[in-house]
Amino acid sequence: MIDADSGFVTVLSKRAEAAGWQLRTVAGAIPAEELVAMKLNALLLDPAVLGEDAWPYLEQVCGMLPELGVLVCTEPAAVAQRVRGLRLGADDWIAKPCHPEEAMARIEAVSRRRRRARPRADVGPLVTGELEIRPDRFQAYVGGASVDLTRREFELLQMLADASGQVQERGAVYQRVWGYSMAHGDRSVDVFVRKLRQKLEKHSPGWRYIHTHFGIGYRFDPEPLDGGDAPLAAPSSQTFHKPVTKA
Amino acid sequence: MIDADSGFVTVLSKRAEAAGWQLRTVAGAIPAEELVAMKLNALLLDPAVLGEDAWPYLEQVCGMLPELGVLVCTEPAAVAQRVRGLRLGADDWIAKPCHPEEAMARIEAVSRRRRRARPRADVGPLVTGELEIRPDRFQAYVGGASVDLTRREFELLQMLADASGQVQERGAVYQRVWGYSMAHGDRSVDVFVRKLRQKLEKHSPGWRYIHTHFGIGYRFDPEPLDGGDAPLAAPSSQTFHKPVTKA
DNA sequence: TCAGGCGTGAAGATCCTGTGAAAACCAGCC
DNA sequence: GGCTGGTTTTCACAGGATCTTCACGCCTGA
Repeated sequence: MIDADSGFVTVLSKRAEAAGWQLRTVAGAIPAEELVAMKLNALLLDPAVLGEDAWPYLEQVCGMLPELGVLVCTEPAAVAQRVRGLRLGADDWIAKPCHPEEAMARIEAVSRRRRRARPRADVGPLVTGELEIRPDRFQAYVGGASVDLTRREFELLQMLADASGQVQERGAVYQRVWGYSMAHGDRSVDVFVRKLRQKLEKHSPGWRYIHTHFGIGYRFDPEPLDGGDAPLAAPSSQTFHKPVTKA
Repeated sequence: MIDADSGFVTVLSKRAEAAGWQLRTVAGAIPAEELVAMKLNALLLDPAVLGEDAWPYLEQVCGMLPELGVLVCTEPAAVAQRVRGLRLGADDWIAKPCHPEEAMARIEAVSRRRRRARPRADVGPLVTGELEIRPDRFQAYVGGASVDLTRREFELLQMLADASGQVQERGAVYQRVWGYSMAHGDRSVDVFVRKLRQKLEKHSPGWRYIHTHFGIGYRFDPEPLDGGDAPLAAPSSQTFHKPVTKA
């Protein structure tokens, strides 16, 4: 929440916390890079606190974080202003004074689709090929042995495996793993795919997990290499979530 | 657009059409099943025209079409009403009277978010002739075997198949697949049609998929070649979307 | 029959990906 | 603060895959 109106801020904070939301309030601009690191659901912004810089800031934030829900909440403004804000990428424009309950409902509405679109079955380990991906440990295992992935490597693997069987475009991969839009010419995804492949092959030779789609991106789809073993009849191998069990 | 306020409807319709949008206006409820078939981006609804049934209708529509952007646009209502509507699944709540430009900007904002939420699970595979076109893999298959199309080839095929049965002019094809206008004398489309035909014939001989219309363009329309097999009675073969099923 | 549209094959330009390695960054520790 | 080991980002290059362009000849429709 970027706002300087202390009355509104305190009221809304109180309600939001009561509802179990996590929020942070500041009275100035936050560099877009920091916003990325915060992994927010939504951003409530009063352009008044940024003055002149509000428009470019809004545009920059919406451009870099297309997944972030952005709501502008400010003193009543002309139609042209509101339209401009919305066209720049804002998801909603609320006029103050505004009932906190409505603000919350609108924040929810903006965040809703995103959450519904990806109902992360977070906790359950994912077993696929010889791999076992355990989100609870930020690590993957082959036959009980850790594959020793770094954080980014793991997140990349998890993201690809979540969309098992589907080709993921580079931009989309970057968007989800790194959190913001990929700059033109960035090769990070390729480099990490290589690292992943190396580690996976080292621990699980005899399987291919990540396939390249030229000009598009990558697809996670475990396939046994026919090195003597009879290949499976099914074209695409089994991938399933273990039931979540509590110790 | 479900609304009975003729003034608002005509003004907004005019603007929307000027902007190249397609829209349909009715003054009563449309069964949710029909809404599904209409493949809308967004729905603008004035609950006033539905009276008592507005709330359950809103809930039903939002429940059945989680991908549809829903905006409520009605006479000023109490905060409780607005909050209720938003919590029921509406994406935005606009108070009349409302500037048509703002309404359009808000519809855009909602559609934008909707497109972002689900970039790829958009369309199920398309089955036609012996072909299965799978957008999730950027690839086409015949009897489970990949036709091994490149990106452009696939996009061309998809574009033609989407307009199955209709003749597409070269310029239009180029515009949609390449993304910009075709320069005079450019033969790219022809070349790619040839490549496509080669690959399709190799994997699915006995069928013709792409037909040439001299001086105009191409038409996608799968036909079995009568090479001994009895030709189908129907002049145009079946083309349908598989239901989207998750393993 | 004729002019222009279309199919074809192939060469060259262009773009994309895999790869190795250096540089930048970071967190914990002395 | 300065170091150290590990991680991430950036860079340049080489080999391929893909796309574009061109010239030639057959075909279409008038």
